[in-house]
Amino acid sequence: MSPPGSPRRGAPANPRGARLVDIAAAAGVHHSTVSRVLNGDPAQSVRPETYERILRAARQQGYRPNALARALKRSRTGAIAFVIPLLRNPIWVSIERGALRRAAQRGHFVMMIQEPAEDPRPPTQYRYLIDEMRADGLVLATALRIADHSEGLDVPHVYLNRRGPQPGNNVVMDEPGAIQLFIDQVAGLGHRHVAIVDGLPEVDTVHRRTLAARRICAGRDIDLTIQHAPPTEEGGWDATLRLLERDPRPTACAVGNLNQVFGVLSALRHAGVSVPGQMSVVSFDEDECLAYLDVPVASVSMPLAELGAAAVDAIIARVERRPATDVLIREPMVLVERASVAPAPPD
Amino acid sequence: MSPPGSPRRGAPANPRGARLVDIAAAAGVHHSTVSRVLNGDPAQSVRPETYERILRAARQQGYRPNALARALKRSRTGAIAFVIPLLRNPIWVSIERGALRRAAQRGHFVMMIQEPAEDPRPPTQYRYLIDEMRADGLVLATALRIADHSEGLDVPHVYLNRRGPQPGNNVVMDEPGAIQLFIDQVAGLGHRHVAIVDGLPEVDTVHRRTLAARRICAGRDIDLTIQHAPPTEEGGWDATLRLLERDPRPTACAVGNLNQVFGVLSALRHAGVSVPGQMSVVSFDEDECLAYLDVPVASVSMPLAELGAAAVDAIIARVERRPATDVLIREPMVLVERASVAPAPPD
DNA sequence: CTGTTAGCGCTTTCAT
DNA sequence: ATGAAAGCGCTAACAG
Repeated sequence: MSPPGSPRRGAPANPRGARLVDIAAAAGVHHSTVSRVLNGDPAQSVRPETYERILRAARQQGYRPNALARALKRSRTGAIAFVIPLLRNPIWVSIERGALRRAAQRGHFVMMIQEPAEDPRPPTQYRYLIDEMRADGLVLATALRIADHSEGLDVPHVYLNRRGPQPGNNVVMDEPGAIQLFIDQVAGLGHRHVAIVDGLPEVDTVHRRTLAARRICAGRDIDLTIQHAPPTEEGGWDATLRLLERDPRPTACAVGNLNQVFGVLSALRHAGVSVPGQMSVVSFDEDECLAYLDVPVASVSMPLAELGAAAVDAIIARVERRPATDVLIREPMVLVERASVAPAPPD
Repeated sequence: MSPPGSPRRGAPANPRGARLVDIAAAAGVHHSTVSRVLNGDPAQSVRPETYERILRAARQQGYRPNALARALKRSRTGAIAFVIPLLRNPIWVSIERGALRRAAQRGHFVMMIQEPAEDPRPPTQYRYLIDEMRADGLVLATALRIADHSEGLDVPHVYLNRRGPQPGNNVVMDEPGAIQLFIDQVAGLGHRHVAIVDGLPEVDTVHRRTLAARRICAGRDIDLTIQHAPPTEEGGWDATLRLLERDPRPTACAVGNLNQVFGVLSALRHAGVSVPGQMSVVSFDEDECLAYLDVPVASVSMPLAELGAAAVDAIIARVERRPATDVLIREPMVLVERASVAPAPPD
């Protein structure tokens, strides 16, 4: 009846797409039968002919199940909500890419809930997504410091790249390993006075990195300076100025964040400190732009896509009430060598 | 009954939060009454005492309406889906920020659907979000060229920062104005050979910019070179190398994209072309990092937050079946002056 | 002023 | 092998 070339027009005029009853009518069966067939009910026994008729009708009408109605019935939405800070930092792109791939493989729908930097909220503020049944579980990478929300969350959730108040819901990378990689490299090049410019100490990744750095340097008799600052260009600039006042002055510096890297380089340039001659620089965020800078900047490249994928696996496990366990991403990190690292200058 | 300090425990053991009937039971009324009260039904006339009891019960149980059930009944989800390319380019951060603010003001829920760059889809592929009733409307900023999907979409949607096949659903900025700003400035500084490095010509913003540039330069007797390349560091590098082969060589260059800026600067440096001595450079994406580069790079700062907000207004209008009209963002653009721009060198 | 009722589109148990 | 019926949690028209 419907003109060819207008695939969705066969259905009765529903503002939204065709419903189960529409395709049931078209196939001349009850809608519950259609449901069984379309969901591949294993206990089904349908006459092949009926089966065909149903499938054909569904395809022809471009049927898509109403996710709302299904979720209401099943009390499961099939959606997971990622709560992610809205930042310029490109690491989130890699994390999200990994998460989206994995979620698609596992038949889950991902919605990103971006948190504006000017309005950070404690993780508990996001349980409304579960209460309103917009999602089955939460992947939390909110900006707010863990200390601010130690109350615990009684909905399915995992923390991404940070640790929550209780163990079992945390998916993190091997930050100590990353620090180790950095220190091994510069120590091997003879550096004895080493610095880290990083974000605020309340941020869990920062906390773990600096803790590890202190431990490693203490065991190796390396003089370590740590400067915390906001994760922005300006923060990097300020931290660097403070760094340069130290005596003896560090000769190698790791930077926790791509935005800070720009500030660090700029401050060094203005202070007349040459890179890598007087200061080696390594970024903890890898990004293509680093290779194109004035002095190309080395980095520690972390398994970010794996992190995102693992968070998806973990939250699905939580939603399905499988036992809670922390996850440490074991994929290898890579030191991306570029011109910003050189042997320590002679004293 | 419930111990103090466990606010959500008063409700009967629902895995999800309290339902309307739960708070109806607590208040000793019918759940439809609760619905009316909580939704502030204007035609209501409820005894103040009952009113109070209901509100108290709802607050105490931390009631949140089940968005699914509500949406199913109202055939409206209150959600809008933003389909946004998953890129490192920070302009999306500003756009999303503006969109989120406006949506919150207007009581709408925003979900970001990120499109991985390696898997671009035509806009029509996203109508499933409407069919499945996950959202009421689509804000589309997909990567794919318009030509690939000229079929038209019969669900509520607007295109963000690009134009779709039909008029009426497009929310865009004044790209010709941005180009004008650039050309006015460099022409005023005596530049007669001007270049643009930009993304691929199929991208609508690029198309509009280059068209405007050609028109303006023709009218002013300015020699214009346009180089298209992928919106990456490498793309910027390649385009610049091609640019430098031109004779006479351009002395001012606009760059369409922050990632390309890094490639452009790097290529100029390697070719021994000084900035701004031999080449003035202006970015069409403003970002804080530009101020911290080797040579700080000037930019045209666009009203991105306004763009995001306007898209929210437009899609809500579409969802409410108000007439479709294209939107051109009229907020002023600003030329952010930095050291990368200087008078044209003498011939 | 408040309760009853029907139904949004779907899944699932129970009949037949 | 398939249909009937109940119900997920909510809203809205209609009673009373």
